[in-house]
Amino acid sequence: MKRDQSTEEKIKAAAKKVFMTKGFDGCSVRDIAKEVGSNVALLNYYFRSKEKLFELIFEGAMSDFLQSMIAVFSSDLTLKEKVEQLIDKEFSFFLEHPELPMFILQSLHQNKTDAPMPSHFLEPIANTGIFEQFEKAKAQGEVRDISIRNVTLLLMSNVHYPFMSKKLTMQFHGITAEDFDEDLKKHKEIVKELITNYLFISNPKA
Amino acid sequence: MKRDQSTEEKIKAAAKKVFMTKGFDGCSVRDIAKEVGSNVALLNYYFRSKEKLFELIFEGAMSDFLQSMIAVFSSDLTLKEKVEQLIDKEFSFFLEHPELPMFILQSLHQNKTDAPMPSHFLEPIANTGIFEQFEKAKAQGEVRDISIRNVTLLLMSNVHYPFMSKKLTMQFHGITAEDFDEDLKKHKEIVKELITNYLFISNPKA
DNA sequence: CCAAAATTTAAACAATTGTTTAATTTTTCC
DNA sequence: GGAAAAATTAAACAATTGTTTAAATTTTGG
Repeated sequence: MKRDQSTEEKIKAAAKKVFMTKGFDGCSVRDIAKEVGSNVALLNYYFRSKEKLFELIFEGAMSDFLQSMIAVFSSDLTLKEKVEQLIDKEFSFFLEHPELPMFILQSLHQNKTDAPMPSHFLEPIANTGIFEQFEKAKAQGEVRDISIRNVTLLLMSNVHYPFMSKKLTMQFHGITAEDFDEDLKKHKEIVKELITNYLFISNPKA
Repeated sequence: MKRDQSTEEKIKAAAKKVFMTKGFDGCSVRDIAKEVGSNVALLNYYFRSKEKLFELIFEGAMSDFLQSMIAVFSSDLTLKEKVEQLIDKEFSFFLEHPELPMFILQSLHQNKTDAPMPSHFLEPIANTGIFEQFEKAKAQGEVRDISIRNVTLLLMSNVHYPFMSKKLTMQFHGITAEDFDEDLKKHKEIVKELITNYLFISNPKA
């Protein structure tokens, strides 16, 4: 019989916190149990194993990671507006979840998850029609001749990397975390202008 | 008395390979010993501990990581030429060491090294006079009004991230490693044009 | 050639790992 | 209220962790 749901949720929250900051290999199940204020047997009682628990956390993180895109893409804005909104929304989102890009890329890099990205993550994005909108804009000369894959890489580079590079950048320039956060704000506007200037042709043919 | 140097070097090479791909937490000293074809006691005989060995590998990696900049900066090219050359050189370099950006950022992110970046890494860069060259170009209206820190972040984002995102991008677009490597080549040219277009003002005042 | 030094090895160390067992407590529900 | 179910705990499990010890081997230098 079902009981207070909060224990399972508390474990998930603790696991998310610990996995996100230390990584799968960087923590023990006892670290997570301590964060919960309980013991290790309870973790396996609810989630069977460290790996299973991680899979769960990772899938949730990946979902969050891609979620912010979908809302923007499925609106009925122009392509340029969508790009600008995407950059805005992603920066806002990652300001609240700054560890997410590193967690996702690191976990994938070290094959901490074997499964390919489930289609339920990707289909919603494809279903927004964003790819068709882009191809159309390209055909009409509004947008530079560039593949959607390269556009994606451009956007991800400029949106994800700043949040992954905090420690490196702070050390590199000898600045504080506060300095860096200031830079980040400015950087959002720079990236917006940088990318829209590049992608969108100012005087379209048609 | 000194003897065949190759053992120490073989251990370092093996450690570099294993640490780079699996990370500090993701491997055991026995993984490294197996890669060497020896046993764990030998590792500690030469390097005292896993941590000490890692510090050594990390410092070497950081040195490589920053090295490619210095050669370009200390040449006597124009700023625009330097930026273009930097992007070219970094892409070439990371094509041969694609795991390096992830290794550096990941290690810093998880505080696998406590020491701040030693000045012998940073001083050579400052000594090239690149910062002064940039400020001068800015004052003369050749370059957009943007801080050097934001420029650095732009460059690093667009040069490092592509190599860190291979797995994510492959899964996201459902493409092969060969497809991705093709994209990378195209991406280098895109990044070059993207950044120079943005930074350098086409019709300088002076 | 041979002792001393340096290198390499196998084995053991205590601590920590993920997981399981079995007992105990708490909740559920008639 | 009390038996059944669910939740929680402490303890133990074997395996793996980083490190050390001590013995064996190889190299060095007179």
